[in-house]
Amino acid sequence: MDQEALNFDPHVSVDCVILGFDGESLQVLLSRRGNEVPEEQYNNLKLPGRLLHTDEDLDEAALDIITNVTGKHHPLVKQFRAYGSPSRTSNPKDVLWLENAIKQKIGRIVTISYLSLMRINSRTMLLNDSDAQLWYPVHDLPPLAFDHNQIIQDTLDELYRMAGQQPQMLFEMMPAKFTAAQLRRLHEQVSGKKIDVRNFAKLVMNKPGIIPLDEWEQNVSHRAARYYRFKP
Amino acid sequence: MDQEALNFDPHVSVDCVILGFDGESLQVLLSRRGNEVPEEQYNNLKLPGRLLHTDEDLDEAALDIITNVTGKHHPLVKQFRAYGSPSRTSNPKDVLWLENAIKQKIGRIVTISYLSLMRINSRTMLLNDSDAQLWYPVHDLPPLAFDHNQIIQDTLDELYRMAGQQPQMLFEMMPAKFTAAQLRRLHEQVSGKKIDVRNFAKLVMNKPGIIPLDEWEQNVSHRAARYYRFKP
DNA sequence: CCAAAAGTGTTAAAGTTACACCCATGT
DNA sequence: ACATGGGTGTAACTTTAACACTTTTGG
Repeated sequence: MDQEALNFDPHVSVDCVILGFDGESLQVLLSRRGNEVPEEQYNNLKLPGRLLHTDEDLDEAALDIITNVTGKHHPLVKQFRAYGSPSRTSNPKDVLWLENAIKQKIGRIVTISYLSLMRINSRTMLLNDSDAQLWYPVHDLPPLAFDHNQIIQDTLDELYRMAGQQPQMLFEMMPAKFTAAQLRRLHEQVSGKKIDVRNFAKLVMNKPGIIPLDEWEQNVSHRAARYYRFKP
Repeated sequence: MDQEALNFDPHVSVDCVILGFDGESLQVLLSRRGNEVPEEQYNNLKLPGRLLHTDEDLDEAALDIITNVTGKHHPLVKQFRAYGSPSRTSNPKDVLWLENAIKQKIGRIVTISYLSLMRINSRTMLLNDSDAQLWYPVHDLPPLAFDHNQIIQDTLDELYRMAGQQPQMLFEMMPAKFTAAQLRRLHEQVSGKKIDVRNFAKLVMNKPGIIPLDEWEQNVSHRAARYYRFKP
């Protein structure tokens, strides 16, 4: 995870649920753990995160993790929830990996989870130290380390709630150019219901800030959709 | 705080923001720290809370704290947010009290805050070990220990947001019998705006679950208000 | 009889939902 | 020509907001 293990507080960690949208479905950025231990011996995929430094605030740690993963500072980061079940670090595979990575005996770790939304592009797949990051569809995840499947599920529920109040936050996940159908698919996934095409055009696509471009889809076997961009 | 100091994790604590409503204004339950140190030397008032036990889940600790304070199990408890600024335990008065109470060297403590709503009555003012609890109006608080003023303010903002979605949660705070005006005052404080009396009568007081009683206010120098009770 | 708060309906405005047809493109 | 998804407006309904007078009680 990091070199300076002595500056870690071995009781508290920060994990980031970084969500994106590829135009089709919601994706979460997962980290493949480095290869200190043969892959067969532990669950390889986890949320990007690490132990808290002893002199570091929680938000600071979350921003640092996200900056390391994406290569740039990203503003939309919201603390979501703490997880502290005594059994959350008891899976033997996880224990093995932790002790290898941290080089000290570990008890229960309380983790603080953060939600961040970002655009999916090549820069967000940078390597971070020994771990590689990749996007995975949130509704088809393999078993992850610790309680990270649970954390992602809870965070999605939170996203659904938040987006109901502030739908404009969803633009954080949209590509620079997008079609009305892509934006609608995202709204549908987040609200959990089908959205009427005409109502969507009226209520969302007409809002100021959504700017139609003189560009259209290419090579589709139906009428080409117009591209839009978003200006906050 | 507790006898078995060795079973505490000295890095993580749980604090509970317990809110009530006295018919006039929102109140928060605060704990007066025990007298191991002369009162002049530290801030006496704090949120009810303690260090996490090593084998204890976060929700478990929160429920235990609330049960100790109120003498009964209370269902509405929601984890709200974690606080971990390295400076949050640096006030000399707080350090003095902590070291006295816990009998060991303390670094930064990450605290997980919980929100709970409950009815104000005599049973919620029980003594808990060495600390006494009392209700204080949330908008007129003295300086509290650690960052507890900040935690209360953040929690109130969360309550305002939650109650906008689920107004029925506010009944947790209402006395067994209440008048329409009392319930309206609570809604006004939580929504932050004046609520029209007639609209309120129609939209809230007519809902099923709000049961008019054959009881009226006594000895008021104006038309007496009817009492209601709530049945979930 | 005066002051103070309780109680009680209607109307306009805004927002939300339901619904159907023609258009452009590739095969 | 046909299959596929893109693009467009209107009317009913629901929700929310604005608004004023009469009632009861104690002093």
